[in-house]
Amino acid sequence: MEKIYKKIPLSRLCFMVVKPYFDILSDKLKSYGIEKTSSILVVIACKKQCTQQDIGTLLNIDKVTMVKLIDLLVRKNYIKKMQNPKDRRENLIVLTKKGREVHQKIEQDIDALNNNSFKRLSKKEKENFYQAIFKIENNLKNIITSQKQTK
Amino acid sequence: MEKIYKKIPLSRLCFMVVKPYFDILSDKLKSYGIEKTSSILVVIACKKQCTQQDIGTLLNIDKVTMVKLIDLLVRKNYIKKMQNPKDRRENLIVLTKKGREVHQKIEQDIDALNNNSFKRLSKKEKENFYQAIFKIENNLKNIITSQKQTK
DNA sequence: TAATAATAGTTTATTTTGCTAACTATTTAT
DNA sequence: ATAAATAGTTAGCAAAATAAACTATTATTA
Repeated sequence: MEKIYKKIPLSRLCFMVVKPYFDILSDKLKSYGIEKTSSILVVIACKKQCTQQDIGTLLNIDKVTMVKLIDLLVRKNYIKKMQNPKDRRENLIVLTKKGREVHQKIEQDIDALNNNSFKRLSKKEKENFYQAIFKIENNLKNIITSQKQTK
Repeated sequence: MEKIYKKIPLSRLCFMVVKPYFDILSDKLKSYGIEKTSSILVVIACKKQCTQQDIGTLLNIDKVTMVKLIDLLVRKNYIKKMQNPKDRRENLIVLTKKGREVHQKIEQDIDALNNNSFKRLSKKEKENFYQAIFKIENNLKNIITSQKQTK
């Protein structure tokens, strides 16, 4: 069984974590209406102040999609956009009071589900997993970069 | 930076591997027209004989989607469907000659990209990563199962 | 054994996404 | 001063996921 998994694309293997995790989390968060945007809310909360581009770069979300997701959060009154006076092309995204409250709650939900996902993994194994993801992500970025250069 | 990643949903984190990997592989495989179906082809090749349901269960793909993907591979003349005489509801899926040839080639492409993805990871780290994925996948399945029971 | 459940696969339709291209406004580079 | 680049936006299309209803067949059970 596991031998098959080593032969299939890594994308498909990882997707087998992505899909069920997303379904479970969506169910937990549906009362907030932020199934698709919880990651964005977390980033905004962590960074205090950031542009749509910053978030998109960090989460690997293109700017067109970002507009829609940000608008959704604005409509929910969880965030607000403020033009950056130092570069008026940019919107600085900040949490509203309501946004901070919701973030507190969903952070706990996410943390709980992350912990449940890592059940039966030691601290070391968990750490190794994260490091592996970062390294793989980086290797793939390098491949894409080198492909663009040859074109 | 990495601290943020531990706060965002694991689904989003893993998706940051899924997306670039899929893009790179799609580019490699586009001449075969099997960007979306390479995993299925690998499973069929590994299992020799299997039903659409078997493949769907293994790869976590629902049966409606399976019909479309299988049809695509049939149209490409990479596989054929044969009614199982022992249970005539089932289609046994087998590779055609052309399918076997294509599988040989894409298996190499996938293997090469997998290896490139694991660059700078030791054998042990790579093994740990796979085990982690399996465990996480299993934990999530258990959560979904227990949720269904309470409903 | 007749009626009922369940299963494998299919079709259709609806909704949701993801991407592309073209655009404004603004800033940076030459 | 002009051109190029960047942040964000809009519109529209094509691909995708999802759900519901269906056929054919097999398994269950009363």
